Amino acid sequence: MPRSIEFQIEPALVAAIEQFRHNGYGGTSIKALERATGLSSGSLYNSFGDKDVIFQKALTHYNQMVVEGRIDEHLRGKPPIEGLRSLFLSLLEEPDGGSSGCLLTNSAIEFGSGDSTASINVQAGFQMQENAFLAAIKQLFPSEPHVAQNAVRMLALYQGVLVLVRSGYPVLKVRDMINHEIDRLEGIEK
Amino acid sequence: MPRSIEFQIEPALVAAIEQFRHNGYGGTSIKALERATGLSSGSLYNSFGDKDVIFQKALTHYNQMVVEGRIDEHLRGKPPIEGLRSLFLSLLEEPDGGSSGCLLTNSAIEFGSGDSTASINVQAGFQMQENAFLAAIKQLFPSEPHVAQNAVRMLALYQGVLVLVRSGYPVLKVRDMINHEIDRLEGIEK
DNA sequence: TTCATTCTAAAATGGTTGTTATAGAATGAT
DNA sequence: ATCATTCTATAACAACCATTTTAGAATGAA
Repeated sequence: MPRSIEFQIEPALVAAIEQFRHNGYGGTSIKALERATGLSSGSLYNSFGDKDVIFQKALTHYNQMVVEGRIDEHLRGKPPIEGLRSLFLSLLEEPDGGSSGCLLTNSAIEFGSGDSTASINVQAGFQMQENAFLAAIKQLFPSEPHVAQNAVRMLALYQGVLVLVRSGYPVLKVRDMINHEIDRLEGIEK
Repeated sequence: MPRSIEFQIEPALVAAIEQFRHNGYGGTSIKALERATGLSSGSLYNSFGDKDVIFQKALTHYNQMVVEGRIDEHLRGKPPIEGLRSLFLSLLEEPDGGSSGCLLTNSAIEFGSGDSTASINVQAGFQMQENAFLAAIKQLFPSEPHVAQNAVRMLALYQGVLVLVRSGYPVLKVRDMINHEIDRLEGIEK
């Protein structure tokens, strides 16, 4: 029987995600991944694959854990208005104070619309977010005829907030905007 | 007297902008800039400076010509509703069919909120856009108390559209969303 | 022990990077 | 013609890149 694996896959993947989120795919070297994960390049190549594979696994894991997890946390089984509010506001809280932004948004910009594996993952992430907004709006306005357009609008607003946050735009102004936007949504509902 | 400069600065800058827009700063090599501009690296270093300087000049020129130019074209001296509509819709038309996105948006993501010269230029560009939205909203709703929040909302929506376009998200859905959003604005105005 | 496997560390590979230096031809004014 | 300058082309540079290979130590079951 072989020697058993010592390190944990998941923590290494999370560390890789942090690196890619902060420096992008092109800006992250294997050496940086060694430092971030605590693994040697040999282990990285053995248990993940080359840099591309590492990145795709990281992005996929990010979609499942962070993107979908965030939606579940704020929207699943909660009143849609306050769910949407806390969902949008949660984008403003980055634990370390820095602004690494969202790996999904950052990858959308870095890879563009090429036929790469990355853009497929990006489209999947966007689709998850759009579906979540679609469900929330349907629940909020059962008789609204323009559900689709509203969902796309929220998706664009969501991604725009992530761009502003990443760029260092004042969080205070974004927070005010979000609260005002949700208040307006609440007003229409009433 | 020295030999006079043969090439034109501006076309070279425009070619560099196209490169940076499509491949980012990190993804653009000096060799790529030589090909794009038709200049040798010697000429590039002599008349512009190193890669950083080339990029800053490109981004500054992009802010003046494209970002500010687009605002002027659609918003200056025109009815604000249709101005905003054509401004947003103009983001969907990329001449070559590809989707290089916006150099401002792409740079915001690539450089983040560091204290680099790039992020200063990015903030300046965002400020120009926010001011333009501010003016349009003031003109549209002279008695609206939440002008600032509305301007930030439009800025976020604008940047979000640019993310979606860059990622290859269906242009048709974005167009529908924009038209619906402007129609709604028109409804409030009446 | 034996042996397949999993790790680390180091070296080597072949390529690309940004930048500087060099040499030579072209230009334009004195 | 002289001379400073502006171009092109090429070479050199040191640094870094992703990846493969090597060697050696650790592990765990047969």
